[in-house]
Amino acid sequence: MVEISSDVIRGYNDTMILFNLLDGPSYGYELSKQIKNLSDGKYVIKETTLYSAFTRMEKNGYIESYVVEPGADGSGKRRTYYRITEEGQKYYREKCEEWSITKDVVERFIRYQ
Amino acid sequence: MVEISSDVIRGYNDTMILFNLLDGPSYGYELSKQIKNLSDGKYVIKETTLYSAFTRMEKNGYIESYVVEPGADGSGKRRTYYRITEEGQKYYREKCEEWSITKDVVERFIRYQ
DNA sequence: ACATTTACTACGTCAGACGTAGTACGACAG
DNA sequence: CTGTCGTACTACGTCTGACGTAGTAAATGT
Repeated sequence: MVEISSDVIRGYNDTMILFNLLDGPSYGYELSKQIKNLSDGKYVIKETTLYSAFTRMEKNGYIESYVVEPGADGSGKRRTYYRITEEGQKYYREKCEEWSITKDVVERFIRYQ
Repeated sequence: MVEISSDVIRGYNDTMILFNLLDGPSYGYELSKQIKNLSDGKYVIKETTLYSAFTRMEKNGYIESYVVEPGADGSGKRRTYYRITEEGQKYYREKCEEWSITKDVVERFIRYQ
């Protein structure tokens, strides 16, 4: 049986980032805007949270980074891009499963008025 | 606009406890069993998490405690009961609203396969 | 030319979850 | 009548992830 973890958004920031990387590599600034847009501005990830998530996830093997120098693709500034790995995709799928269980559990403790 | 917080279960442990207190006062051991049962064993709150939540919530004015001596109600052991306050009910309702938003936001980053 | 946006890095703090441990009493079985 | 299990906690310490503050520096807009 899947055990739900104790953290949700705290544990779902990584999932949100990985979701955006499923469609191709991206970098900090772009990801933060994607997350903001996809949530209609309801969730704005803090820069420090985002960049520390990168470090953690790269250490865990969920993402890989590579640097793109300015001019190389018409962009203005040197950027660090992140690409999701096989491990990262596996982790993402697990988190999706965990989410559906977590959601159902929390829902039982919610009394909508 | 309601801003979603950064913690969910981490921020919903208190909500789960308060939910169980809506129907009347309870105490640690009983609450932990209620949470376990209501979640079909999928979520088992740790004792330390539970008791530190009590301390925090009493400090915040969401709950009030009173001691029931053994024998007074046929129970075996001295227990500390917790009762939800008006403030606690307000907080619970806010958390329920926040949850529905949080859930919708997270859902946008979940790709069920 | 100056402000703003882009694209980060460094450092420190804090709250909440949780591991480990210990206490102590009651119930119950052998 | 004794040892084990269940009940009902308290104390203390650690860890993680979020996030505040700050700073750098180049590109871009006005």
